[in-house]
Amino acid sequence: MGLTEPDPTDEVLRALAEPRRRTILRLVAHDELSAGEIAATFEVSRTAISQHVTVLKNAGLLTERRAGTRRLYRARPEGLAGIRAFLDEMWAGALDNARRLAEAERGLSDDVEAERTG
Amino acid sequence: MGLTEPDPTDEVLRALAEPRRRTILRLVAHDELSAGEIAATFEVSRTAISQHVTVLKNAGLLTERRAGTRRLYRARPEGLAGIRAFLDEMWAGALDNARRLAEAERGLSDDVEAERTG
DNA sequence: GAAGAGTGTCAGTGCCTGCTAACGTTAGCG
DNA sequence: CGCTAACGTTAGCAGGCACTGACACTCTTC
Repeated sequence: MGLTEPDPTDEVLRALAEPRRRTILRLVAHDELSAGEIAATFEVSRTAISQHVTVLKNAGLLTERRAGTRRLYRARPEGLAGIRAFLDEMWAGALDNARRLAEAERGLSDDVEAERTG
Repeated sequence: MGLTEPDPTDEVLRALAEPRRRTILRLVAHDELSAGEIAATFEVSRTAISQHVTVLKNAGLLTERRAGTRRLYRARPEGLAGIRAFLDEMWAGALDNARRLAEAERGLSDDVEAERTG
């Protein structure tokens, strides 16, 4: 059990950091496509695309379905839930920060006013 | 101007792909901190943290404010807007895909049988 | 079972990236 | 001006990642 526990959020974000992988995700979000159809979209070799697909699959962003000799891939929206939570947390934190700034400004204007009226 | 136009979404996602950078973002989302305070949180050198901060700043995820010799950093929630749009697009596409699947399931018996009996 | 189509996997290579150490820069103090 | 504090910046190095080419695997068809 000495395996380094992989952070799901980290794996998803690293998977999304690659432009080609995002393109693949867009492709299979709209339609279910085979590995060959996906690879035909790009100029790089099918090997590279296969590796990208593997990364996306390991990140939980893709679902594989075998049909004959072909393998069909489809986007998996649940895989993005963690990222969404992260973004919401960040946004809430930043808003909280903005609120603090607003309060600080109010307290600051008091001081300023004390100076001005004093 | 032969500069390669940098895709904002790509830059932001690559910035978020680093665990330490996400930690930094969490820190400055809750409080405004100086470079030294941020660096003190980590075990690595301040140089590394400074570089991470530069990446976050270039991605538009951070705001710098100079106060004396110190530089205070704060999260910038607007920088995440692009990512949110991307996620929403992905999610909508995947839901559209799910709808197609539901429709397909209704009239699908042929394909399923071909697959199962194959 | 042999052949062919459709894909995944492995080894190797070049680039990119995160890290450290040394140096340069700016602001405050005497 | 000389000195210190708080940073950013640069050069150099080690590890990781994306890519290619060759090989292996799995179904289908004959």
